[in-house]
Amino acid sequence: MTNTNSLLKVLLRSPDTVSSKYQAKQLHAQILKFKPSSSTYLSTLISIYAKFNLLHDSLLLFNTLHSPPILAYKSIIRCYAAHNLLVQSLGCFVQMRASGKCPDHNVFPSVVKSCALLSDLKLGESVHGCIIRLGMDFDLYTGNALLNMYAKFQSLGKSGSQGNGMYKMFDGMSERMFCSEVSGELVHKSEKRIMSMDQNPSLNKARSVSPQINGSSEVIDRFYREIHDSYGEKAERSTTMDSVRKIFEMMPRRDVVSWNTVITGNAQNGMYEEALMMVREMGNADLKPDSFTLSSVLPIFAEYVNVSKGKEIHGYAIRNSFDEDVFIGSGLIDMYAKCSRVEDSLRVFRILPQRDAISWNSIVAGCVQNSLYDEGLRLFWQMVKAKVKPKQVSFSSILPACAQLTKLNLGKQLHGYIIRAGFDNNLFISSSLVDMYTKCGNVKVARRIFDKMEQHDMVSWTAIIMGYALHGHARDAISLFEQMEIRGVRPNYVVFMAVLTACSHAGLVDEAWKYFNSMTQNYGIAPGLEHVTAMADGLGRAGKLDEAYKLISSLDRPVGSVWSTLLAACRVHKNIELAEKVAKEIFEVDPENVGAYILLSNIYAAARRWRDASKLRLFMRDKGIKKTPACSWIEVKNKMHAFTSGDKSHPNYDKVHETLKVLLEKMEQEGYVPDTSEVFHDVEEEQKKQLLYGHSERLAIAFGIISTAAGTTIRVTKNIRVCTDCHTATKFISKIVEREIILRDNNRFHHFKGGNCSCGDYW
DNA sequence: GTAGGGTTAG
Repeated sequence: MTNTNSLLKVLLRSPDTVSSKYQAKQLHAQILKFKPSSSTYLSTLISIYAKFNLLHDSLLLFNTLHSPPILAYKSIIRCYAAHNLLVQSLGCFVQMRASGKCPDHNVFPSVVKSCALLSDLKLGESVHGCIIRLGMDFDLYTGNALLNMYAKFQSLGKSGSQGNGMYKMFDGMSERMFCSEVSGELVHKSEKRIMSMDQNPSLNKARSVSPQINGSSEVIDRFYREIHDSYGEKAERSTTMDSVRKIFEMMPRRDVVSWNTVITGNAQNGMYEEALMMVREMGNADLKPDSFTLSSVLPIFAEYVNVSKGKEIHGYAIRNSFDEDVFIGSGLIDMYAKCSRVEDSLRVFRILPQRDAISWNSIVAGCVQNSLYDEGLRLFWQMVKAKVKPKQVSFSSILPACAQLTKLNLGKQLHGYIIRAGFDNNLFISSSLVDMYTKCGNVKVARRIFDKMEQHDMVSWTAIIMGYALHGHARDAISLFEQMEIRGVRPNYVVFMAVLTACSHAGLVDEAWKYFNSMTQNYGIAPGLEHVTAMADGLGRAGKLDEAYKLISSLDRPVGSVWSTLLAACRVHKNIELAEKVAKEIFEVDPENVGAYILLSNIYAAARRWRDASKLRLFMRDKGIKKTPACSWIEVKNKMHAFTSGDKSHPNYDKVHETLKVLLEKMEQEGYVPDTSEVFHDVEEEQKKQLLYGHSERLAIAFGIISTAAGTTIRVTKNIRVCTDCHTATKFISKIVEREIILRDNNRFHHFKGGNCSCGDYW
């Protein structure tokens, strides 16, 4: 019995030797047997339970103590925080203060962290006050926690009751003097804020833990008013990062964590140069950047699109064996992707020894951002297969891939998952859904999602306005744009592209000019290439070719793509003279512009100038300039079927061919006359018809007709603009087969129904 | 006590 008793003492004197939950329980039994009333023993046991994160056991024991010693409180506070029960953790801290116990330095890091995680600036400042009064601000760990807290508040855009951190509050004022003002009171005034839980509804929950705690909110309010009145003016001029800097400078000792915390704070608040300067300064302080430093710095080079600096970091990481770190891995993947070096992202991803949800998301997002949609989708499924649960970000990364590839079925499946997971109130995801549904041809559903959203930001407005624009619903787009202005949302660069696109697709030239001018006049946004392109497009379609020419010429350095818009208009309005002039401009800045060669040769062909057309073709062949092959695709039963013009490789080709033959007969009965004017080849009429007949969009539509149930909508996507004859043909087809056919080309949507197209033949 | 991934764009 004596032996057991002394063993007990040894164990309790060196609690670190207790190495398992089982041993802790054994120890518990021994205490109950020999020293049931020793609060010292019991609180040591609580600390052991807390060390193993056994919150329940610690609490049961804690509640048996009448006056828990400080060690018991500290253990519970830390254990709550470890379980992310921040309010409870803070509640326990309040209870400890109320019981008159003086906290020691190792409680504060977790208390400060809880304030940071709760984004409760007022509470954090109060805790800071308490720390200063107790002289704990010289503790390294506490100081680091404070740095982190204020840096987080800064990135949340929080400015406190004083407009800045606690140090500012004490700035220029003798700390001692301030404390003596409140001497004689049991606790410092600012601490009363912590004790008064009336103002913080989340803290009221903590009452269940500490029911005996109460405080007067009136006193606290007065306290804050006083502080605010005397320091408010100064406060407005400074930021929370100033407090971070100040704390940092006042720390008697700084370690890598201190440096990293401030560097990260600067990096996340857009103060890139300060962050980079501090990395250099770190060396002077004899501290080497570690994996934390690097992963805070990598996003800066991603933002700066500076791949050579990013590579330097990569090299440093390899030399110091940080390259296998998951954080560095995802940072590198993201950096390379943002620098358009997605191949390097993939390489980094492939050799990562460990992958977590974020590494997966980084690579998926990286692929999608660099237009590798299929690869992005493949990796997304691989991630799911690897049993990594998709998070909210995963969906906002992958939905644009569905949108681009017109994968409506997949998009719907993901939408279902999003709803089940309760992610549908996420602003990023909702905007992606709006975009995905419009790009897959379903504006109505997109609008329903948009209307259901609790709040709209610039991106969601842009997504829906652009959606209407692409479907030719200019009036809806404009009305939404006006609603947005009324709601006080300031239009930006992108949304003007959307509204100008809407006007141009519907031929609303006057409205287009109105918005174009209002950009500079009302919002101070200089029109960019994209806006001029949209304007020129609208003017060109409306036949105002000279006006468009003048507008483009007014640009400093018009690029090929702006001129191409006008060249397309020249084709529609059969203006060869201007077309040649425009083409010359294009070839001067962009001699390899494939689209321009094709357009010009089509223009020559339409004018039956075969010699000029073939001269261009020969020139292209000599130069090795290849035409982008036309391709159309359709999703049937979750599978994509792609067709190129004249393509006979599809397993159902015979049936497709047969269907087209039957359709052609019916179409001709209805009055369809093939428009062969744009077939550039100098061949016989009959052969031209054959060429038209094999156009990729027709193959895809025919396949849609035979492989889907009668009456269902057919959705086809084409990589380049739909040709004039196919447009006419599809109108006939929609009437004959009594189907709605939605054709998306690289420019806009066409909804064919009952022999008509939503674009009103204006495109 | 410190770190990484997201939406709109002819």
